[in-house]
Amino acid sequence: MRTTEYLLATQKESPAEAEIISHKLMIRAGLVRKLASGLYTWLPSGLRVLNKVAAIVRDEMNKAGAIEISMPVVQPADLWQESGRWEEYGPELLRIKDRHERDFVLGPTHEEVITALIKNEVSSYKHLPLNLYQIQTKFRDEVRPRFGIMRSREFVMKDAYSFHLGDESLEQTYQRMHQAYCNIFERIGLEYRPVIADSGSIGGAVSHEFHVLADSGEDDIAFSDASDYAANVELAEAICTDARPGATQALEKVATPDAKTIESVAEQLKVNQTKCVKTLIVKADEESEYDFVAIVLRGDHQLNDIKAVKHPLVASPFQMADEQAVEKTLGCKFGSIGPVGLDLPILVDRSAATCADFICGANEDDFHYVGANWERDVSDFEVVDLRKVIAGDASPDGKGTLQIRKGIEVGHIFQLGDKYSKAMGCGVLDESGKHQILKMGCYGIGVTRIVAAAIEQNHDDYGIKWPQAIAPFEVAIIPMNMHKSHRIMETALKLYADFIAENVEVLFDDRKERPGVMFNDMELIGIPHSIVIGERNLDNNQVEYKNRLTGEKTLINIDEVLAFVTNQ
RNA sequence: CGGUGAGUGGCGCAGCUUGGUAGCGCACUUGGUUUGGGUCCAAGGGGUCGUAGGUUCAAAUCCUAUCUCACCGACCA
Repeated sequence: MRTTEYLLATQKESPAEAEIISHKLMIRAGLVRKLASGLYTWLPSGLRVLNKVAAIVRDEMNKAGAIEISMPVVQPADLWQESGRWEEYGPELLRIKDRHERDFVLGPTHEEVITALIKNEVSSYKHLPLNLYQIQTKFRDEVRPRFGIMRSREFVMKDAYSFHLGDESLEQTYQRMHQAYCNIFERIGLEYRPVIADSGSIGGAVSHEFHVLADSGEDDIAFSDASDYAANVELAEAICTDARPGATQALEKVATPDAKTIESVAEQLKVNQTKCVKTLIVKADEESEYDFVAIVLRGDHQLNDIKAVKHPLVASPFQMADEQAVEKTLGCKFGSIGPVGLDLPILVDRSAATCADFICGANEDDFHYVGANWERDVSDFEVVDLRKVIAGDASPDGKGTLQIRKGIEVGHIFQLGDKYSKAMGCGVLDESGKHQILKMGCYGIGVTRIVAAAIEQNHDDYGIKWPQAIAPFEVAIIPMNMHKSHRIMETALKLYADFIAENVEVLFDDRKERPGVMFNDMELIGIPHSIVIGERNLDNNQVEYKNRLTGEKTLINIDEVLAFVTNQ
């Protein structure tokens, strides 16, 4: 490809709204352009990358025994009514009407369509298991599209759905997909982690997310420094094996004027925050006889509301209590609440439960207790895992300690069970001629998101540093002053022809531009290899090779260029 | 949905308080200059000032409504 016949579309400045580096670079490098909120046009360079990612995904899916199909973007509403998601899904599901006033949706995912398909097409256990996938555009009407392609409304996703007669078969395919996903991210060349995930509202027992590690990620991932254990922080178990020391102090009420936070309490009493516990009041489940539930955490720990909401006493969805309502019931403000003498169900985090001689609110404004102890001063409470894990915690699998990194979710696999197949009556006849509802798995990869995630993980001050496997071009030819020098033009044209003949994806910068402009553009776009042709080196029958990833520069003989680059 | 802010040429912005010829940088076109890291000089082209209504002799500027977008939060997986 010649730059003069191409839509390079690089820019010096990025739009003001671009927040994260991948968004800025995707605009500047001419990969995408925004059409409207959350909607992007893919320019030639961007599409090349996207297609490469898709090709790797497709290849690994095929190898793992999945079969490609393509389903419609527009889906009839009655399928969604059948599965119950017409009501469940909420405003993220874009609903449209056709000319006959019939309801349709723009597909955010395809469980309904595929389940309806299999229900009609497969009627015998002999045809199972089956794993079908597509790489296709999805639409989710996100509340707040942001970070460019990272969270857009329209995006490309690979979604696979597997069907099984029993859990064992489902488990096998699930493991196979897990491995295929690892292969995909290895091949693309990204630092990633499969993490144990919350299966959320979709239900089902087992679920893993695949995260690309990058500081701009929206999720916190906890992983062991000594084993394969990795989990979303929302889910990572906080274990606490410490035994609680015996009480040595008497309970004593002290004045703590205006101390409304753990920091100020710790400061006023000149103790470490770990000596304090904090008591949070949350709304109780409607079935409960209480309005509120008290949650006690060690002073330096944070509540994990995903864990809390799983407790039967806690209202779902999770809601913090209103301070005025609490003051009315308990007679003091948030900052002075404590478990001692508290007439509410008390859930104590495992770590807080091992505190002795601790400090807590006295349920009286501007007063705290010191020397409080479980059992002796608070008799009725339940110990639960409630806090967010922090770096340095012991790994739940008993090996090593946890580290926390930010991750970008690029894949998610679920064992769905029979949620959709049951709702839609999708089953087959088994060996004994009995109708059986199928088990399903579903496996998603955000293809467009991978492009952004790859940039988040691979860039420098000059621009994108594509992993070789997904770079828009493999090599750039950068001639110096070609339009004034016959020798240079001849060399450039010859190299260009050689690369094309060898099927090397080459971008030949034949613009009448200054060298600096070309260097900057090629580095911005992130082409892994460059060949710089200049008069100086041509005298020795040489050109300069530059590696975008390592920054390495070497002089090589013209005759060896092709072999040199293809060997890299 | 709540809070905050912004809509002026393709991109980034000034002008608005105090109404009076729409401006700057980048990009683009032409000529010259320069040529191993975003040269310099000169001359050009391009804008219903988000939209609608109002006030006024006169509105980018003041008033009202409305739309869109962004950021923070909530929500969502």
